[in-house]
Amino acid sequence: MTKNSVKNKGSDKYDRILKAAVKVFAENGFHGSKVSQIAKEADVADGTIYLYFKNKDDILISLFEENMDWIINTLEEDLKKTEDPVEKIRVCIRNFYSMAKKNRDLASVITIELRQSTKFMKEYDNKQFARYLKTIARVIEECQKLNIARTDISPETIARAIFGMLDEMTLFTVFSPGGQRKQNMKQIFEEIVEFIVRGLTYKDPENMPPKPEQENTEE
Amino acid sequence: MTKNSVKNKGSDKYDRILKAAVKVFAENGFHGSKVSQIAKEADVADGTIYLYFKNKDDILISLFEENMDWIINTLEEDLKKTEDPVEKIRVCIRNFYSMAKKNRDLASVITIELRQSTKFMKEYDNKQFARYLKTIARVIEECQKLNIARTDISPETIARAIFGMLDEMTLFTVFSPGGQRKQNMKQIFEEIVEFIVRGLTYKDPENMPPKPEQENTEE
Amino acid sequence: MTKNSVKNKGSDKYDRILKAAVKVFAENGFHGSKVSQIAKEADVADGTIYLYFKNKDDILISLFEENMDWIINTLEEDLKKTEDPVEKIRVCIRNFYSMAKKNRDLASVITIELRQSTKFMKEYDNKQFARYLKTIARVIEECQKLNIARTDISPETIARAIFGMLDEMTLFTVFSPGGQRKQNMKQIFEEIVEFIVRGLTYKDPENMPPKPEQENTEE
Amino acid sequence: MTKNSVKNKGSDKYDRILKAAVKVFAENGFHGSKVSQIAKEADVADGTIYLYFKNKDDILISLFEENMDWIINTLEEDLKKTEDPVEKIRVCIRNFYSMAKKNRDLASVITIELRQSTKFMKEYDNKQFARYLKTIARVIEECQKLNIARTDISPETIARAIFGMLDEMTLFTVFSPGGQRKQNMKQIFEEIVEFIVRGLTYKDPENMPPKPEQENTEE
DNA sequence: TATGAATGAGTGTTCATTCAT
DNA sequence: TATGAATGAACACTCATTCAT
Repeated sequence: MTKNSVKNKGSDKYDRILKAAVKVFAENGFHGSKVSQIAKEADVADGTIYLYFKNKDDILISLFEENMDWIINTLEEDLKKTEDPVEKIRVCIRNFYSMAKKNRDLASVITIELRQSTKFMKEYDNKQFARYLKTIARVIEECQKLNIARTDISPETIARAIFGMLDEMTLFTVFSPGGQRKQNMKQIFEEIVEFIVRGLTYKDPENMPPKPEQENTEE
Repeated sequence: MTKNSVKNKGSDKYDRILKAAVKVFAENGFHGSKVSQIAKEADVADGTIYLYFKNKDDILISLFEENMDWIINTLEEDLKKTEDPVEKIRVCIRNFYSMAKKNRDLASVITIELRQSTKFMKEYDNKQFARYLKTIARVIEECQKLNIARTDISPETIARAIFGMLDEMTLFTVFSPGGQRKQNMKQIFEEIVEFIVRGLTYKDPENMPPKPEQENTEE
Repeated sequence: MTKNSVKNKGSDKYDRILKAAVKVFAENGFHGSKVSQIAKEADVADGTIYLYFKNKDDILISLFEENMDWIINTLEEDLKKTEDPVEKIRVCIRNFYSMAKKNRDLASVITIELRQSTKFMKEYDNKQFARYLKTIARVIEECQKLNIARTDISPETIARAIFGMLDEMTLFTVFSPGGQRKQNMKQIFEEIVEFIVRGLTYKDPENMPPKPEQENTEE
Repeated sequence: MTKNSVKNKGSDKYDRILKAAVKVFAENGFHGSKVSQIAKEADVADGTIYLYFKNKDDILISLFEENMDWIINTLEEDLKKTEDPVEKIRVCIRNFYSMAKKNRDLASVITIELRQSTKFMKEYDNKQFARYLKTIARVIEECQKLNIARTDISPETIARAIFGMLDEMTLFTVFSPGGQRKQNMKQIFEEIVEFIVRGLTYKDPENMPPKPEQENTEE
């Protein structure tokens, strides 16, 4: 992102290949994709790919690292825009939704392919993903410190649980077979926002969901 | 010899192959597994597998169908044991945990491989999974009808969100690289139980988490 | 044909398998046919076939031997019915046509599969086929001895050439893709009859083609 | 390097593979031949074959098309060399013999394998073969128009019958088990030439067989 | 750097044949 | 004799990767 000095990161072809890979992987899955397809989509020769990536696995890893970098940066930018700790929780979720909506192929790859390969779970350490979770965990932690959020769950566990929900909701909304639910994707994520916030926070008036009168109907 | 001794679902070899497949898939992933490995593990000839399954995909699908059937049945049994609607939510979660703990290989395959293959997400309708979600959704719905749970989220969305969490927590606890967290797996799931219950229910005293004084000790 | 004492030749199942094989081979070719298909068609178990035949090749060989036996016997019967040496040539050809018409599957197998397998041309001596050719050759030889037929070609060569024509005409008429020519199959064979007879014999008035006046109409 | 150097019909490897295939198919038959054998014979890698041919069937089809093209062209060249219509018939036969003699492997493949595969008889239209027959038929037709040949058989039927004879004679002479007859192959074909010519033509003095005194006894 | 023809190891699947019953 | 489940050798084809240009 910054230097683009290291060998060929940031080069035109490097980016084109990665972009092509996102598309091809999203369409066919990692194992269903051929390196030659990616080459064709990127409009480079097959062999050229091996000038920029060690092997097919490396394309997926790089794709993931590069994009997680961007996702995390975006999330951190968004988090700076508000001071409200609870609102920050909402920001995390909406940011994920926003990313998934803008770039379905990318969401698809991260959601589906990431989990798959044994390589990823065993050999590849996946520090970027840890960093992403840490960012969310810090938001939770802040709430806990301010006595706004429950402290009986570790922030890491919550962060992971939230990611699990978002991940699944993305599958649910973005990749539902008939695509029928795509229209209410935003609404579903908003529902999830409140589900999570409520699960986490105390019942301070300020953390109440938008329509307090609804809550008055509670028994 | 008798009825379902040959070429049947209940056949000895059918079961052995499926059991072997769970193990081999869990270890190597679907694409990393060779049919001959499964045959060897099941102690049958390669060709024998094709007497019981159409192809490699069919092994995975059958494995999934057979086990989901068992999982759903177990869950429904467990749900009958309590009348308390909120407790039923807890039962859903603990049941999942229980299954994952007892059969890590199976949990691994369901959690990791299910999501992967294009076949599964696009061609394979996966009615069993829908049935599983429906069972959870019905529990939520019951809570909503009794005015115990929030009605501003659809039961289906919640069921899916819960599944996402459980799925991710399983990866988190069962397959964490160092396996360091395995000991507190139960504890983590219990934390998730309360997170979910709290996110769903109204703050009635009776629905309060078991030890309210704990909350006073926080921070 | 006579004894049916030898082990199992002539047994019900032996015949059923052979009959089934003719049908299955005709439909799918030798290599395209599965032993299990033949078993099914013959309504016996796969393993039963190996009680009557050494292997798949042996089915084809037996099929050929048995049927050639019948074909040759029929031909010899037919030849006895006439004294006229030239008419005997016609009988050979019409007999072939008759067989092909009555039993297209058999004709198909003899015509197509016989030629194919290296096994047949190299290892399998094919004495029956030699006997069939010999029968025809003897007819030619007789004509030559009576000074009716040209003597500048060996009877064996002529027999083989005639068989080649008949074989090809069978393919032409019986298995022509659209099957369009099936109706004039008889006519085509009659044309061939005269072509052959004329090629062989001296132009005695009695061997002239049926309608000499037709020739006058030629330009 | 230049135009048709790579992945083209005229490419070095394309030709080598086809040449190798002729040899391997001739030796083992289509079904008895392994793609890897062809690759080895052509001195290319197994995979290379699939850069030039769609599959194993395609090798056989291509082999046939390419060579029929050459055979037909050669035949047409030869036919131009004479004006005599009857001599043209002889040219057709001698051309076939010549080809079979020069390239026994090719003759073997065309003669034996062509007939075999269901693919060839049913799916593969085989326009080249039709073109070959048509060329012969046109020669016959010309004779008929000039009132030299009998008109009571269609040129197509005759062409096919001639092909059948030549095909069978090739098997007879080129592939006879002991190979004993190879020496008189030429003689046998010459005998066939006269058999055919005589079967077709009228008794013009110029078309008389070698021994005129015999012919004087005719009619 | 860039190319893309060439490579060849690797594997799902078939099916003739066997053999315990 | 008869069965048909079990066997396992065999093979066409794919595709990630390389390397001469």
